[in-house]
Amino acid sequence: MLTYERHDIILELLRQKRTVKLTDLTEATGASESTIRRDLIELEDAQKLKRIHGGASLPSRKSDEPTMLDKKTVFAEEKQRIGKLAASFIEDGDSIYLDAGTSTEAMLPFIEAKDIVIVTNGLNIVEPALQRGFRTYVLGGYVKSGTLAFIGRTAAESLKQYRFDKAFLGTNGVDPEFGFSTPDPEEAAIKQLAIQAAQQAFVLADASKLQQTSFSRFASIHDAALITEIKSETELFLEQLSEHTTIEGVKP
Amino acid sequence: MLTYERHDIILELLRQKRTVKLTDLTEATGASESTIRRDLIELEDAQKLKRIHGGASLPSRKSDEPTMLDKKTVFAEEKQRIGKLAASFIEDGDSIYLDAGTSTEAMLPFIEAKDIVIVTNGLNIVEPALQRGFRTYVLGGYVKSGTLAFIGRTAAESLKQYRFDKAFLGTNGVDPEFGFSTPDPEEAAIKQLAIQAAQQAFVLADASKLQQTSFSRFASIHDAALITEIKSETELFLEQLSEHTTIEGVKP
DNA sequence: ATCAAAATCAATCACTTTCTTTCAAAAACA
DNA sequence: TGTTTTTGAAAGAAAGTGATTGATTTTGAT
Repeated sequence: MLTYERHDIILELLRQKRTVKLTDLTEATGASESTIRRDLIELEDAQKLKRIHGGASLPSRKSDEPTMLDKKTVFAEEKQRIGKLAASFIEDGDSIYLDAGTSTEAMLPFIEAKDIVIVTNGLNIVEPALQRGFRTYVLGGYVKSGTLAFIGRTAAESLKQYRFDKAFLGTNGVDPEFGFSTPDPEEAAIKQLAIQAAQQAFVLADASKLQQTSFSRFASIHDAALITEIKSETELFLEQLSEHTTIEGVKP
Repeated sequence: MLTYERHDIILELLRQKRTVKLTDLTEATGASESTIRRDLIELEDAQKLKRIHGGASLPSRKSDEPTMLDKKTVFAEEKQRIGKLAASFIEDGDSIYLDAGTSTEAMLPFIEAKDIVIVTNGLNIVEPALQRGFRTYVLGGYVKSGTLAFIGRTAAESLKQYRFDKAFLGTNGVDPEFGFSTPDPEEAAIKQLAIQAAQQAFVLADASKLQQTSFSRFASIHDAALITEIKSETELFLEQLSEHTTIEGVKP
C-alpha cells in the first residue's frame, strides 16, 4: 500500500470521528503501529492533525491555548450574522414567536421593527426582550434545566392561545429527508405547535447543524424556511436543499 | 477511551446541567474517580470549568451587575433571615408556590426539603431554583418589566391547574384592616389566586412594609401567616396584629 | 456551637498502555 | 547488484489508569 493512501484513510477517519485511536488506524489500514505512528508524525508536521496520546485528533485552529475561546467567538459571530438576517424579516406590528436557545436570542439586538409582540418559551429570551422594550409573553410549564426552555402540557396549552405572523426556531439537525430535528421530544412538540400557529416559520441553523439528524423531528424541510450561513463546505448541500424549501443565507 | 473523548463528555454534560457530580461523570464515562479527578484538574487549568466539592460547575461568567448587587446588599441580611425562616416551613415532598420578588428568591438557598415542586410567576426565581435542582414550573403570560412577574389572563389560567401545600408571597403593605396589598392590581389578582390554591399561605415582609397600605389588596390579614422580623420599633404593631393572624418572627 | 460520621479529596503506588528509539528485514529503485 | 526507502519488531521510557491511604471538607445530630 502506498503511503499517501494510508494518509487519506487516516484523514478521512479523522473527519468522520474527530478523534481516532491508533488501533482503529492499524485495523483500517492493515499497517503496523510503527508505520501508523510515522504517518501521524508526518501529518502532524503538515498540520493536518494533532497527535494525542492513544491516537490523533483534528488540529486546533490557532495556537493550542485559546481553542475553546476562539471557537466560542467564531461561533458567536456566525450566530450574530444569522440572527441579524433573521431579525430583518420582522416587520412593524408583527406578533412573533421566539424559540428557546442562543440562535434566537441573537436576533434580539437586531430587531428594528416597532410595536411587535414577542411570545417565547425560552427563559433566556425574556430579559433581553424586555430590556429592548418589547411586549413579551411567555409560555408556562415545566422548565427544562439544560436549555431553560418551557415544555410540557402547560406550555402546549398556552401556545394554543396565540397566532403568530412569524415563528423563529432553533434546530439541532437539518436533513433533506428527515427534516428539522432536535434531541428532546418534548421540545420538538412545542416547536411543532409553534410552527402550526405561525403564518411563516423560520429555522435558524449554523453550519454545524447542516447534514445532521437528531432524535425528534419537528418539521419537514418544506414546512419552514431555513436561515443559515453559506460556507464553501456547505454550499453544495444547501443547493440541493433549496429544491425543497426557501433558504436565506448570509456569507461570512 | 481517549482522554479527549472523556473531556468532551464532561464538558457536554456540564453545558447541559451547569453542575455535575463526580459520580455522574464516572458513570457517563466508565472511568474511575481518580481519572475523572485528573481530567477535572486539567480542564480547570484550561479554564473550561470550575472544580467544586463533589464535582464541577461552569466557570463563573461575568461579575453580576453592580446595580442589582448593590440593591440586594442593602436589604440582604434582613431578607436572608426572613427567607431562611420561611424556607424552614417547607417539608419533603411539598408542592409550593413562590411569588415573584426578592423576598421569595431569598428563600431558595435555605430550602433543605427534598423532592419538592416549585411553581412560580417570577422570572427571578427560575434560575436559582433550577440551579438547586428543584422541579420548577412557571406560569405563563405577560411579563411585567419592572418586577419580572408573569401576570394577566394566561397566568391566571395557568394557576388554576395547580394546588399547593404552601404558597409564599411578597407584599408591599401590611395593615390590620386593609390586609396585604401591592401596587399593581394584576399582580394582586395572581397573588389572590395563588393563596386560594394553597392549603397554607405565607406572606413575607420586611419591617419597611409593616403599617403600610398599597393600592390593591390581595388578602385580608387572617388569610395568610406573616413572616417578618421583629424589631423594637415594630414590636407593638406586631403584637396587635397577632390577634388576627399567625406571625412567625425572627429577631435580628 | 461542638463533635462524630460520612463524603470527598490529594497523594502515592503498582500496573497497563502507549510512545520513542533503535535496528534489521523487506520493498522499491536505479 | 548495490543503494535508498519503507516497514515491522523489540526494549526501555513516558504517560495514563485504578486502587489505596490518610487528610480535608461537609453533613447531621446533639
